[in-house]
Amino acid sequence: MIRFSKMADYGVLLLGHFTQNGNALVNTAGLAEQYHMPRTVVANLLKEFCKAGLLESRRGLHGGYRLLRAPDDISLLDMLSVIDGPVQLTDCAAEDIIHQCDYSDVCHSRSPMRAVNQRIVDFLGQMTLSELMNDVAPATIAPLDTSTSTTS
Amino acid sequence: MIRFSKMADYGVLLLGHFTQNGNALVNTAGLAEQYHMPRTVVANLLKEFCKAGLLESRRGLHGGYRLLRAPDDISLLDMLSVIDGPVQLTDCAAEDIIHQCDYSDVCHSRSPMRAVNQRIVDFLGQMTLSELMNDVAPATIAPLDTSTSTTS
DNA sequence: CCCAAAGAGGACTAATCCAGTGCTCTTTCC
DNA sequence: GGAAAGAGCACTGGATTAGTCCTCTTTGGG
Repeated sequence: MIRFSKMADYGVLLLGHFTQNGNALVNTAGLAEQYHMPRTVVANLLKEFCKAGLLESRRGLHGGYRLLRAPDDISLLDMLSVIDGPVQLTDCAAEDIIHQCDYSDVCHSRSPMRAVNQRIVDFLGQMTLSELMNDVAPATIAPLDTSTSTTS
Repeated sequence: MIRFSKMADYGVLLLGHFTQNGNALVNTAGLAEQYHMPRTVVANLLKEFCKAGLLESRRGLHGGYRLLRAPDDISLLDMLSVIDGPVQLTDCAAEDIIHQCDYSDVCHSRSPMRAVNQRIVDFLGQMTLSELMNDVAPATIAPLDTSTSTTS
């Protein structure tokens, strides 16, 4: 199964919280409780977002975290990159073009694969945190006809 | 790092080989040698593709595998699904709408996330094996327009 | 008609990765 | 000065993944 990491899920959820919270400082323990996540996990994630410049922190008594950038200036790609690292679906999708994978002599798909990767990166980069919080009734998207092309 | 599995890489490479090989039967040992992959790994992959109806096999002496469907009738999604399973970036992207993740009570991103997932699934479903072997630029992924329901 | 070449199928193992833990240190406010 | 909060590690247990091994079946050729 191709999946974001669980940490990324948590991260999106947590950042989502901050969009609804104005400028108030929010602390780890409270988030952990409200979202029933292990406190240490929340602490680690927020720390990372902080390092990456998505959140700012205030230490000491009554400290906590808050958004450093506007919710529509934070992309899904930003969030994922912090936690799961770069989107690099194959080795040859690496940003440094010099990198050659072990199969470059027999592989004819390098540039199409890079393009596929780039399309997905672009897409994730366009998707903002505000849009992600814009939930609609699940029913509108629900009719997933399982159209996996023409499979068997 | 968000990545396809190594097995998926191998799989694409191997299926790619079949597009250049007309209807001739190709055997495991030859592929393993040509692509310097472990023979057993190649065997496992081809077996899976066969089960999934992308390849057909011929047993016995001078046996081997060949494509069962045309290269432009096999999507990247088809190949990935066989090896890495479904593209399901988050739990809530599962096809069965009933499924509720542990965080559904505090999550406001379910339907946008499902939409993101669907866009990517659609995109991978449009990308064919032939395109992967020819250096053709794939279509872009349309951004989610949250106001209009353009969803598939 | 028997043997070797090929795929089918499954169980197993080793290594890597990831989620989650535990500690100690620093900062800040009261 | 002490308690509440974040910072920064290093560690562990379990799951996942890559790769292996063995036995069975099918098929064609001598």
